[in-house]
Amino acid sequence: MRWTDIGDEQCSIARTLSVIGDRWTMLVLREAFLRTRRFDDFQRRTGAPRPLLADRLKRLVAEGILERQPYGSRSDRFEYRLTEKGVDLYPVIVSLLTWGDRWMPGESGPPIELQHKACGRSMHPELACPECGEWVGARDMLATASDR
Amino acid sequence: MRWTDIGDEQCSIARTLSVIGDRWTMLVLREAFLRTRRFDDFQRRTGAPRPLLADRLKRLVAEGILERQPYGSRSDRFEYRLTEKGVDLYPVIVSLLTWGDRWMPGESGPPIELQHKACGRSMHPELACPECGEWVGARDMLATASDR
DNA sequence: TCGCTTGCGTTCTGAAACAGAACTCTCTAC
DNA sequence: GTAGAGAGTTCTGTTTCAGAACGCAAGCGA
Repeated sequence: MRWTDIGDEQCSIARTLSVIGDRWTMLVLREAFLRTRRFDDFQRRTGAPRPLLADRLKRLVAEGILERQPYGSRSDRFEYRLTEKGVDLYPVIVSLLTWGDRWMPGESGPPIELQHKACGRSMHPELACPECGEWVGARDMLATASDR
Repeated sequence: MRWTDIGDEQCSIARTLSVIGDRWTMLVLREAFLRTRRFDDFQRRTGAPRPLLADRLKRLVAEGILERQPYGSRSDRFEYRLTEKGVDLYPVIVSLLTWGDRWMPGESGPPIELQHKACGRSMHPELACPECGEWVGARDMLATASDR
């Protein structure tokens, strides 16, 4: 069984995890959202072993989450940028951050701060219903799996 | 280096991943939100090997994300339920589901459906700013890491 | 009473993935 | 011509994993 073969393939959560459900991949995405773009910067900031980083970047590019683009004047230098598909992973990363800040706070306060450009406030985004606009938590929702 | 030692410990995202950043753990949480409570049901529905499932449940209990409670008349039967800390992981699981439904749709439509109890509509929750109420995406936010 | 089943794990073994250091290769700058 | 930066690849011992088998206690039916 491969690393990326997880669960039943029927579930969107399992399919998502088959692409990004790895500790280093998640940290790479964190860095991508913090505007890191180059191999060595990803390596230094995530602490991932170089062979694993190379593999994870390759996978993310293959999945269309990152784009590998030449930069500068040399033909053998590339940078990695989030695609639209990648940018759309924002809620996943933010949710991890929010939960960590709440339940596993570090000693010196949160090292990543989020500010809403429109209103200028620092905050953690929360989930709301796009239909009626109300805030929603787990208890406000009814989840139904079709296979049981 | 241990499985749960990831990154620098300085980052809330890394700390969160050190607890739940594992493919099987995430699937266990998915099931917990779908009201699965017993060992064999977790095993059957996630497909996780039994030894790994035992280990992951143990960790989640140790971290206070699940509670292990006796049920029925026998003293050696336990069920696993989300604590408040566990319930608060809802945005993480929902975000994975939402992204998967959008970018990696299955053939027969989404097998997990979310319905908002209050308004009755089926939808995927989205992120909004708790201060001003506006919807937010990655581009509406400014993320600053204090260490760079 | 004797087997059968259910539920919840643990043990065991070969296979896969990982960690960390070292190495390669190509340009550029001095 | 040599030093250094950038982007990976190779190599090797360690850890984790997958999957099947086993253990064990209680209830159940004949």
